[in-house]
Amino acid sequence: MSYDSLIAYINEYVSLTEDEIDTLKSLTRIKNVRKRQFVVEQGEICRYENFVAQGCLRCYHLDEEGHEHVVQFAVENWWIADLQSFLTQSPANFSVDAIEPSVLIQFEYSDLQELYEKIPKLERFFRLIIQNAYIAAQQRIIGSYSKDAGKRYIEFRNRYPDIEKRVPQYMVASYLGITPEFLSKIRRRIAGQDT
Amino acid sequence: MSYDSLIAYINEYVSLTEDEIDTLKSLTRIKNVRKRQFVVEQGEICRYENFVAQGCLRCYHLDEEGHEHVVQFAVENWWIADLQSFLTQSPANFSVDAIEPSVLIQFEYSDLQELYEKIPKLERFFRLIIQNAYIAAQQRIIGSYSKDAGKRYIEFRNRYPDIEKRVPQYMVASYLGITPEFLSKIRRRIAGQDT
DNA sequence: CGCGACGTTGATTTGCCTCAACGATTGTGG
DNA sequence: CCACAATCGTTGAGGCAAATCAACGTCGCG
Repeated sequence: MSYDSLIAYINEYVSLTEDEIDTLKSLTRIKNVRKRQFVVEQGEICRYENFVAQGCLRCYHLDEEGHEHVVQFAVENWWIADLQSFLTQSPANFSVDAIEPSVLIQFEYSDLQELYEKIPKLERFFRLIIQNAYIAAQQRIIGSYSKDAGKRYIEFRNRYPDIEKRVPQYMVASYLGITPEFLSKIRRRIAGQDT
Repeated sequence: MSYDSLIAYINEYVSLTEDEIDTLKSLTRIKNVRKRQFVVEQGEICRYENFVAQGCLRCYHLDEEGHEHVVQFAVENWWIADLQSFLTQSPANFSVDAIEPSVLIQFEYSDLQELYEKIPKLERFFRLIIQNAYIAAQQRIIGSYSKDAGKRYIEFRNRYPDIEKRVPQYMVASYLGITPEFLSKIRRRIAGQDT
């Protein structure tokens, strides 16, 4: 069932006993969301850290001028939340919503603290998860400053071929930090001479 | 001495016994670096996570065209390293060097693992450190996509007034993702009408 | 003193945005 | 099941933010 992928995922980092798996299950829950449904809403408190068992979601920021800026996509085996909001239990700067109908495994804040006590290994596990998220964020910063839109698009394509097919183009544009119109022009240019 | 600020800093998150402090000292070291000296060099493996006891440093990436992109500054009580390289012990994507003569407390990778074993609390501590770094990185991504250079500069100024005075202007420009010439023009514009 | 590093200024160019219009596709209610 | 609206991608004209290039002033320092 839905927990299988999470267990397998965790086992890549730390190994869990049967008892620990039971504890884990008892302190998390499965959540189904439909397309376009909010998982986190900007301005509200982010209650859960979410593991994607199935589906596709996005995390984005709505700025003062009403423009959306996608900061992250997530498909199977990724995590998604507004970490700042979740960790500090303060209002979120980002919204998270589903691009496809999705299945999530949710960790509530207080239950996660309890999990840390009962299964200290998870402390390490989540440190590793956050490390990876941090590293990815650093890469994005560099990319956004040192490469033009065309290069960023090609890189995105190569790195997330699976994601590009699952999300509308205007969200990819938003992720790349450009307008949909301009992405369209980039695509034309690339198609004209391949790759 | 130099450890005082580190101990005080750690104690804000988790409290250490005298014994633990001794262990900590025995598994880290103090390093003095002079102005312009490398702490991490792009292409090499980042051997240490560094706590800044005194001084000012920068972390930057050198792209294929030879342009520098500053991703982070660090002054007293900040951490600086190429985390990706440090954590995976693989070649660094960034260089770190000193803008002022500085005093660092260095954590070597294998010693840090030993510290985790001897003082499990530190596992939590470093998780929190990385969380904060991650959150800051997220904010930078948003800013870089949703604000123009003038706004980013004013924000930088307000957030790090202490840092702006300690680093040359062209590095601030690099941090903001613009050319030194353009930053100069922004400054003129702002000076003309204050704020 | 003279050189090199740093900041400034102006002229020109360019990457990307805005706005507006138009197909294609999807979906929804009658 | 069709009609109409809404959503999404494309295309072109024009505009602006920021880059590039080149020249010059200033300051600290060997």
